[in-house]
Amino acid sequence: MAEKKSDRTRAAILTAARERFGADGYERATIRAIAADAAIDPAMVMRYFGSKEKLFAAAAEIDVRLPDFGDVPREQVGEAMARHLIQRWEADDTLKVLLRTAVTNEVAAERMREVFAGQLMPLLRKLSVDQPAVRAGLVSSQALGFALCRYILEFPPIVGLQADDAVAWLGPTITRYLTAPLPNQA
Amino acid sequence: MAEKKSDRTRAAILTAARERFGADGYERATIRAIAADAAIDPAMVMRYFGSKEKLFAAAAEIDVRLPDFGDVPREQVGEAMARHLIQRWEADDTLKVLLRTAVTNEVAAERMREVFAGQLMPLLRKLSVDQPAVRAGLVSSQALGFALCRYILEFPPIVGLQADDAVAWLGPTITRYLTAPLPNQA
DNA sequence: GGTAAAAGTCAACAACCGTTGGCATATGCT
DNA sequence: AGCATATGCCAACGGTTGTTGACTTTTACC
Repeated sequence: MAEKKSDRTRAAILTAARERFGADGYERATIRAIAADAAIDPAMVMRYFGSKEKLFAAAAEIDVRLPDFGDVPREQVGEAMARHLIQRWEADDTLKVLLRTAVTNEVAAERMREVFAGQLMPLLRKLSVDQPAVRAGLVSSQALGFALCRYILEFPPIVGLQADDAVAWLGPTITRYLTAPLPNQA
Repeated sequence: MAEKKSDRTRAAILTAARERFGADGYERATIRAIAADAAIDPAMVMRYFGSKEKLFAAAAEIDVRLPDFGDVPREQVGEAMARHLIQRWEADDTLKVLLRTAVTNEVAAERMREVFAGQLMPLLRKLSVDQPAVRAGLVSSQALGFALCRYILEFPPIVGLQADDAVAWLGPTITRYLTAPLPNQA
């Protein structure tokens, strides 16, 4: 019996939590509402996760799962990265949860910075570009800005963009951030 | 007596509100805290602005004040726009208020879309580019993403960027979004 | 100076929140 | 079967929030 009863409710709580956190943000997503979605008692959420903060931490556990793009030609890394990120954003709600919350919650913002420093920067190092920190920051700024406009603020022209067109627009931008010479010396 | 007493307290409330909304977001910024900052009674905030929602609407009144860039050569519009936006973001807290709130508050998100449709798109129309909607959306995605990383999430490499370097990085991206041919036909 | 209106103060309300402890029920093991 | 334990429900607590109404003080005008 690999799947205990408690595992299923635990998973149900997590699913409901991700939906609520993703739709409403940290403050407006109430434990009571999450529990109602999962069809259990609010007290159960506390028993399983200890506190709202810890529940959020569990719901925002995230792995961007960036491939290492080792076999992609240098000039197409931007496109590949853009395509991967769009797929990743649309696969589940986790990234939406994190972005929605990071804007008003310092813990979530720190988590976001960890993802940045722990997953994107190492990749750029492997691609052996110079100044990986600044370049990773610029790539993030475009990737997060696009996600913000498309999935959170829902600007109509960006929402309406086909995934392929989005990749065609964002790819060269990212590639330039990865390869262009620095604007000036230090 | 051009300056009545009530005008001063009204202004004090607005200033405190912008600070709190900008720092904490809509939900966590309490009327009591705003009133305390303005050194008045919470009930006064209600008398002056009616409700928390209306207070926010007043605090988020915004004009991006984009010049029309009529005399700027086509290839430098991106730089000029980037420079203007950075200055605008650092001039006061209004944009921070709006972005922090728009992520979790539908009213604020709609306001953001209004700024986009009412101030940025008309400018692109004047510059007579084709497909102004998509291009304006892309410019927004980069501009907002950069602001997000620099002023809200505070990614260290982006925070550390000199304004001039930021302009040098963002300018060409924006210019490309304004001038590059569309990736494909409709 | 007296008076009506504006500006400000105070206390309280109703609602909602996260969280807790006690109690019932179901489960799984021997 | 019998019992220990895990799982679940219920009611309530303490605290915070937006908001309101009555009351007092200051201001501005004749």
